[in-house]
Amino acid sequence: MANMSDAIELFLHRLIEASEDNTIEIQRGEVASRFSCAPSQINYVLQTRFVPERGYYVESRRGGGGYIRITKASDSQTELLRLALAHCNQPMEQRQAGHVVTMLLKEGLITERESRLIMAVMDRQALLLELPWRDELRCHLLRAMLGTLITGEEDV
Amino acid sequence: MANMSDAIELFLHRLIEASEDNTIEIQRGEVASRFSCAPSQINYVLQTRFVPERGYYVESRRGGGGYIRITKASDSQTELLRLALAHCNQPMEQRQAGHVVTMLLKEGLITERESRLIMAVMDRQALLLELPWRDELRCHLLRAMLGTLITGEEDV
DNA sequence: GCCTATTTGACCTTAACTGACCAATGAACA
DNA sequence: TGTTCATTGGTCAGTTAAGGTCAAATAGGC
Repeated sequence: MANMSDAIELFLHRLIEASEDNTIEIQRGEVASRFSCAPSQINYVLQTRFVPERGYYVESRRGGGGYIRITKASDSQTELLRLALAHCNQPMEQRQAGHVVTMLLKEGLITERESRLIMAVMDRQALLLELPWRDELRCHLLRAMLGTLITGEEDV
Repeated sequence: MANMSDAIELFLHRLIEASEDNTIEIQRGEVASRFSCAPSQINYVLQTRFVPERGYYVESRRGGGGYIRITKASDSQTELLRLALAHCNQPMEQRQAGHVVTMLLKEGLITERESRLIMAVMDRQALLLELPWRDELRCHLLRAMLGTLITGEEDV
């Protein structure tokens, strides 16, 4: 194993592999001490490996009883969303965002309601900001939303 | 159950669920001793979970025969959406937005996926802006999204 | 040697929990 | 009729227990 990050990635992958529902909950400090590394190292691994583009969704909670939850999406639903995410890597106009959302809707990856929810936020009126910040925020928000969708249920 | 607060919340939810009229009366000290915690812990749970944004109303009375009464607003869906919009009248913190979304989810007005979609946009990271503009934008976007949900429903 | 990925540690934010002290209520009693 | 006092619940500051962020240092590959 070349480096620690790869080892931690492998460790987490195996945990997910062994889980019932492709979801695990870990304690950052616990994993860090298992690998004798700084806790922030765990964040680094999560940020570089367990990203939406690869089909992962990460949630966390601070404070007493805090945790980090990692969910892996099934391959079938991931591919198009990955493409969409890859496509949304720079400031976007409302029209471009609309194209992406329409595609996802037609492919059955999102519902009509979900598409309306997304487009409500893509609207130039709703975003309040002026150009060019508006297009940047739009891209940012769309990425955030697509990221959460990547691990949705099958019942879309 | 990771932490005590979640356990107490669950306990109270079940009590309310089992009640006739969505109202329960508890003794603070009694619940505290049941969970072997400080009485003020009960207040903490009430203040962080049973908030108006989530459709709960708490009254209490001190002295002999004192009590804490928790009432859950379980009106029509229209009423709950009205409640939600009423809470989105001014700049909102992420936590407040979270309360509203949690309520809508628990009441079945939105799906799990939709709640994640909304919360992705409520996230302080996603919004890019600094305070106080961030809280203003958050409110604006939440209103926009709730708005599309309302106009999209035939029975609202 | 340069560039990128990795690793670390100092400092920050949030959530949970506790205990000391405060405030209200009502019943016993002078 | 006050007055006292046990019985509740309320408040708040402080502590503990997580996870987050960021920049500097280091290591590895080309």
